[in-house]
Amino acid sequence: MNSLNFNEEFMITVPDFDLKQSLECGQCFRYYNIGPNAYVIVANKRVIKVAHEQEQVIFSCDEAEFKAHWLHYFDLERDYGAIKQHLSNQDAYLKVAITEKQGVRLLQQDPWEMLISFILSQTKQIPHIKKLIEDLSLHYGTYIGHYQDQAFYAFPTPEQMESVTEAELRALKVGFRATYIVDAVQKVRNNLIDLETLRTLSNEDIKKQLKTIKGVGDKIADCVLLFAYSRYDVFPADVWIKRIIEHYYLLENSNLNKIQEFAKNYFGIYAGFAQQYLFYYGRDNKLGK
DNA sequence: AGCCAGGCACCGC
DNA sequence: GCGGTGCATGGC
Repeated sequence: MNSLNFNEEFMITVPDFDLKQSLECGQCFRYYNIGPNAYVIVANKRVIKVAHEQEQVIFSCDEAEFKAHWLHYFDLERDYGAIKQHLSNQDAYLKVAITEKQGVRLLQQDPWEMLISFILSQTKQIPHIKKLIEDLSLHYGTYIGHYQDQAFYAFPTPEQMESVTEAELRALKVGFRATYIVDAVQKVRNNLIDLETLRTLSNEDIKKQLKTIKGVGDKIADCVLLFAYSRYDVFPADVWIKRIIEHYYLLENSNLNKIQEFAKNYFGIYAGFAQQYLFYYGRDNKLGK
């Protein structure tokens, strides 16, 4: 048993950043609230404790580790003030969402973890998605350490999931998503899809490849593009976004294709940021329900 | 109890 | 191409 003590501290002041909002806006799943504005986070095969007190963000690591891993993960070097200004000028609805969710940053996450996590996400609610990802990590991932009697495991790599069977996955209660996960593992392990090569391709080419995986359609592919490949002009369109866009912008009965088209034209190169502000705000306020 | 959840595949037209 | 339906499971 490896006890994590989180004794190190590195503090930083960051504008336009809120820890709770960035974790709970729905883009990531492996966070644990351990107190007011304090979380344990599993990412990059590491576990870290982060707390946000007034203006200070406190990371339980030294400066070198912060700069090597977490600065990038939390996207802390980007000028969100400029992005928010641009989007706020566009319309009043978005401005309200941005004002309430002013501290959201788009995390730089791992493509494989995003792919599997969002395959699991279909017709599930966030608490249950989190649990499925936990169970996958527990069964197939590498043990990292304990903190307060809880064991933390890294998200399993494609190699670690190589021999996973549909029956095993169904025993973990992933349901009909089991065949999708097996297909994703096989395509990545057989090099039919190389997730690192995808980084260098166009949005369209990445999507085309991701959608060859069973159970991956436009929405899940777009989540991987936005949350793992930093494609900020992409606008994942799910049931919440559909409700919000119909409520605010289109009024008429719509469909997901029309919403994609509208978002691309209307929000432009910052569509992905707009999506997160609107999604989080809309879900939090049960807009359109 | 029955409906719905960060979708998608499959089917009919 | 477009809309309808089934899919596992859990929460309300």
